[in-house]
Amino acid sequence: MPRVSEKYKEEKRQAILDAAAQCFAEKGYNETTVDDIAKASGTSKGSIYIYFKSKEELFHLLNEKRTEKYFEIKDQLKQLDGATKKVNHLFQYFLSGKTDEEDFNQIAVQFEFWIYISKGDHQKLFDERAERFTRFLEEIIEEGVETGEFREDVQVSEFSRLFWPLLDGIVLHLLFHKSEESHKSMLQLYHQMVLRYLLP
Amino acid sequence: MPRVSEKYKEEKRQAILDAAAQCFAEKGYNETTVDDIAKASGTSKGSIYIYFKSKEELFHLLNEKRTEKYFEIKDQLKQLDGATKKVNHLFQYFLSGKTDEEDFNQIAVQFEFWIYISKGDHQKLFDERAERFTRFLEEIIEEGVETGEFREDVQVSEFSRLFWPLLDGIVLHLLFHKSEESHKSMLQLYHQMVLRYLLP
Amino acid sequence: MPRVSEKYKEEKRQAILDAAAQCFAEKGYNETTVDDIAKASGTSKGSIYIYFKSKEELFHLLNEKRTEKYFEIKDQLKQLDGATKKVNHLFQYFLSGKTDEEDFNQIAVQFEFWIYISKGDHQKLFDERAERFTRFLEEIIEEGVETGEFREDVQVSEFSRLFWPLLDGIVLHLLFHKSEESHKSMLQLYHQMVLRYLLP
Amino acid sequence: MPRVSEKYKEEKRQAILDAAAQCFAEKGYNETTVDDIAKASGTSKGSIYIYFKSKEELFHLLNEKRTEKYFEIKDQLKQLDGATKKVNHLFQYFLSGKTDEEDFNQIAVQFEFWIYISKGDHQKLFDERAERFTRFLEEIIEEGVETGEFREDVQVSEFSRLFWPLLDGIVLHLLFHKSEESHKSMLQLYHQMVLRYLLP
DNA sequence: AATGAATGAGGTTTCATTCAT
DNA sequence: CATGAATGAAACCTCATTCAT
Repeated sequence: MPRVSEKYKEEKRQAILDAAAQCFAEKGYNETTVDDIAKASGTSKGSIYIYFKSKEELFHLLNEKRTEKYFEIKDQLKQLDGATKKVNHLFQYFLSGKTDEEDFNQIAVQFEFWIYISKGDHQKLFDERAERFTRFLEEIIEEGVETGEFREDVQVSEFSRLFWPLLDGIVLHLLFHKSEESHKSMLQLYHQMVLRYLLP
Repeated sequence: MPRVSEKYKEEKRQAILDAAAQCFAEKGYNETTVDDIAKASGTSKGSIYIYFKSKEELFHLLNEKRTEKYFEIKDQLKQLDGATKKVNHLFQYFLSGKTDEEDFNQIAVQFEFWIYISKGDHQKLFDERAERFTRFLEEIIEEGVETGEFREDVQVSEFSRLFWPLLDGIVLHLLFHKSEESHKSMLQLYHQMVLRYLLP
Repeated sequence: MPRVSEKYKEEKRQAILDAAAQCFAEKGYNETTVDDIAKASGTSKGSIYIYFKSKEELFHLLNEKRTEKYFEIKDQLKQLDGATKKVNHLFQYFLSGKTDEEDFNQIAVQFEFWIYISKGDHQKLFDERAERFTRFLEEIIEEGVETGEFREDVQVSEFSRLFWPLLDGIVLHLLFHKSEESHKSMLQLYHQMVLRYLLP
Repeated sequence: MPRVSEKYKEEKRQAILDAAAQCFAEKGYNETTVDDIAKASGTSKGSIYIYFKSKEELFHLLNEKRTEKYFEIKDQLKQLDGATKKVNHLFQYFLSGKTDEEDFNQIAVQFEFWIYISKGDHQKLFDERAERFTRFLEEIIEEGVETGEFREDVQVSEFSRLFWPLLDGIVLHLLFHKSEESHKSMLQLYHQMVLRYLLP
């Protein structure tokens, strides 16, 4: 089907990506064959290689997408005033969103991807991502300290850096135990701990 | 009458396990071949199948070992009196221990294993492990609340359940960023947050 | 009534052939993909199949073209009188011509083609070609013997048959070593050997 | 069949090499699949990769073997005295030997190999081989000139360099036309031309 | 006539496991 | 018990050809 519209191509690309995410989440990266992805996306093996360079590229792209998704919230936060409100909204966001299957798949794929590339020298990739997330939070915490909403002795930088790994721990737990309920309860308690650390 | 002594066999088993841990940590489970393990352990591919059923069994056993190691500390804690002291000692333990390479390898392997078995119905495995860890901490927190060391409104059960995933998050971070220093700094701040949550 | 002129079509055909020759020469027949040819000729994969039946057909046609080119010289020789002069002119032709890249490419493709079809029953193709070349030279040598320019004991038929393989050997050498200088020096010495064999 | 004797392994290696030569000669390098070689040698595809790194390595090794074979004659020549005798013996050798199928296969494979590697920068490989062959002949021709057997004006170096390409041309012809008779007749005439060039 | 996405057979290579020695 | 050659299924990826647009 040549001379096909840009839209068609974009849809096909997306269909393959979705299928890949699904497969990776279900069977893991290594256990997933390109044939699996082809079948799941309703195309042929060959077509996948028209749209993507390799199975690994699919893995990479899926991870990038996931990371970008995290930053969607940044814009929402800008409109709020008050650091506490922002932190609260952040947790609200975490608590509300994770219901759909697709999101769940993305988490699984993301962690597997990290483990996957933790071998080999992809240090930079990790560090950049961490830095981005840290700065994102730092702005909020700094604001809170300056306005006096938060305690003066908050270790702004250290805390901003710690925040995300702790969150990752909770998400990892979700991946393993697959209990939505337990996950939300954990987020709430984590929220409480964070506030108790920040608020005077 | 066996040709070789029990002791010899046990040592060989251990050598293979160690080699497997090393290889898995370095290259990942999938990238590691049985040949790699054979070479690293100084035996032959065939011998590995005398001592172990499959490559996957090695993976399973390695993970169990790692879990056991965590509970070594339990005995140490019993001798201390005071819940705060125990919590402090726990963090002391985390801060002191993780220096050797072998330990580091085990962490890498463990996370990969979890991701690996998060597909398929190994729910029970995870849940049992979580339960065990939770109970371990619950005893300490409960004690603290009862003696009045900790605040009355501490959510004992929820906190005990949350504690480990958060710790896992920090360890996962270590796996990716490989900075001992950053790791320790995170542990210290986490320690502080925990105390601020628990102490009146 | 055709949509495009004959001339346009002929030019397009030629462009594809040229591109194919270029690609085959650079990467070899097997390593060249139809996509390569499409890109090099500035058309699409699909178009190539409008003008040619298959990738293999391009290979065949290219070889035929090369053979034809060899016979261009025949007309030039007719105008000369004296067998020695003709032989000398032949060598002059070889010595002068092979400078352009395209010619070089054609040689490479030609040899690869021969090897390629030396499997399978294309005996006839070879034999016909050889016969044609042999006869071409035979006429000259015969003339020389008859006029007394050449020795009487020259084995006309055998020599005419041998002449071309020897020349092929030199050209093959050029293909491998790619030294224009060495190639010319060889041609000159071969010329000398030929004359010493033919002249009294 | 482990702990297998060195002899067994050597035989197996050789069997695979022979099978590969056979297949390459029959169908060409590209048309030959590893499965073909496996079947022809009576093993499995996997086994081939125990003994050889890749299909291409088989190709390389086969070519090296062929080159070595050429130099077997060197020792025979040493025992003869007189440059003319040596040259004659050389041609005797060419005329006598090429009867068996295996030899024929080797020729086919060798030419295909050369074409194959003429793309890519394997210049050195060619040059080294040419140098070796040239020097081999140079010694003989030099001797002849010094003893006065050969003409004084023989261009020793140029001739020695030219000799082999011309021979290659004849062998190439054999590959295409597969006529033993025609091949021998060509060798004889070439012999004559060589002598007429060398002898006073 | 022109395009280039689609196809799927087929290529090379890897590797967990077995088993004869 | 120890070995490592043998196996063959299966993985990823390529590409000549077709055909809907």
